[in-house]
Amino acid sequence: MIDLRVLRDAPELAREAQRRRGASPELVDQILAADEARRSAIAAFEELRAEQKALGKHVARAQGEDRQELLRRTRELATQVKRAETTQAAAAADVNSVLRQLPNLASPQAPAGGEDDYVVLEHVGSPRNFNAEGFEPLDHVELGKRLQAIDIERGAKVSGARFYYLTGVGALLELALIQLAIERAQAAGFTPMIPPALVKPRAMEGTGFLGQAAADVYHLPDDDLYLVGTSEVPLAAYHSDEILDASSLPRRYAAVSPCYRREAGSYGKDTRGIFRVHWFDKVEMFTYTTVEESYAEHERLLQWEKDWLTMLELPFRVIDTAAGDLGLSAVRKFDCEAWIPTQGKYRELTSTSNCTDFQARRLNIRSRFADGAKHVATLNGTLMATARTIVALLENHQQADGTVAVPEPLQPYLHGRKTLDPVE
RNA sequence: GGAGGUGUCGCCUAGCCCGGUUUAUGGCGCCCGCCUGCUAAGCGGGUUGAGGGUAAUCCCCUCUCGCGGGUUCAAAUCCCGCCACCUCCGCCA
Repeated sequence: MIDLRVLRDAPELAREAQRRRGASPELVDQILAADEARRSAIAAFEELRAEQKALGKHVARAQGEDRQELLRRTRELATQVKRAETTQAAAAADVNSVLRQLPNLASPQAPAGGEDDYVVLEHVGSPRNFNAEGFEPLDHVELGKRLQAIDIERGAKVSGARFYYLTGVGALLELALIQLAIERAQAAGFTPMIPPALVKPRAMEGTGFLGQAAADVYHLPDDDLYLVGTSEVPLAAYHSDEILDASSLPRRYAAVSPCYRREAGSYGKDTRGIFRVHWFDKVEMFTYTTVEESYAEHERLLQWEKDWLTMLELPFRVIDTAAGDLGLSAVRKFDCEAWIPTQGKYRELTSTSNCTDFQARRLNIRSRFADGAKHVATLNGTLMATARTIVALLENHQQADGTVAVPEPLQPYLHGRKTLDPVE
């Protein structure tokens, strides 16, 4: 949610941000008109209410005929006050409903345009040349079968398309990755968390996932609960309606949680394997800080993501996502895309967004500073999303003899195993 | 799932039975000042948040006692619904 005062003071800034996203600048003017109506409704109500309160005090003291006369006046006033209050509440709800549709103001640094208008910031490492090594790389589905690490057929049998079982060494690999990721995060100052994966509408709405992304969210109508697509949701809502001690900022949390995504609208895409699935587990970084500090924190989150992929010896590139591809809450987003040999492409493994005070405004999260209470900034970043990380690891580290090399930092978490071996 | 209890401005707390001088009391903490060899103590003042009038850190007004309704001229206070927590019972990994 954007500060109404910002919109009033600099509407052109907001219109421009909308254009960069390829979204409607007229929405800004709709909001301003609704705000105008709201303010005049408030003024009308408050004037009547003040009069009512003043007369009410006289009633308390008045006697006899004076009292009867006053009561006649106040009774009439009461119906007027009630009506004005209803009008005012409706006007406020109007503003709220249009204001909530407005996404965060895309950063001027974010490239304008849509999904394909990203800017590549850098490459780290380089893809292996399997030809030169004299063998054809297998994809993760085949590797997963040979290692008996991934069972896709039975995933589909039990739960349907885009589900899978991690089995044997595959299950151990996920646990090892989670363990390593959490330890790295803790070393970087993050508090480890295991949050609930089911949340109330407020948390979903507050993080911006019930807007354009609503179709991708699982909902349990009997209980009016949502399955989270990322632990960003319970981590952001964690401090909702709180005033955080300024000296406690930045607060950094790293959560491990399952993530559920309907993948609506991605029907033909990535149907093979476990690259795009309805459920996966993830270690997510989340920071509460000041808006001023958020830009530097965003760079730090990106750096931790890069360090992680580098540690796993995965070749990757970093892109600066275009404004039109930002989530509702974000002003800027960086993705780390790892090289997937059998796809011959870089694919998103991690993503970090700066939401400035957009989510904090919706979730009412503030901090007290010298110049008063202000909304904090929230940022999120993937540290490790299991399914995709496993895809990248298997494919990039496979060897001619059919084994998969385990990156050294991960070995202690796999009982010292240096390779994952095919099961005969 | 059932019964009972609790929910007040950072924390604790008074007020609720019996609606109106409540501008929600007091303490702790915090901030400013005074006093003071230093520290502590003491003294005085300030301290919920949001919104509107305003360009405004002055001032005025409205809202805010878990949330939402209702009754009333008037609701922290009375009534209804909901939520959370606590105690007990039931069920359960």
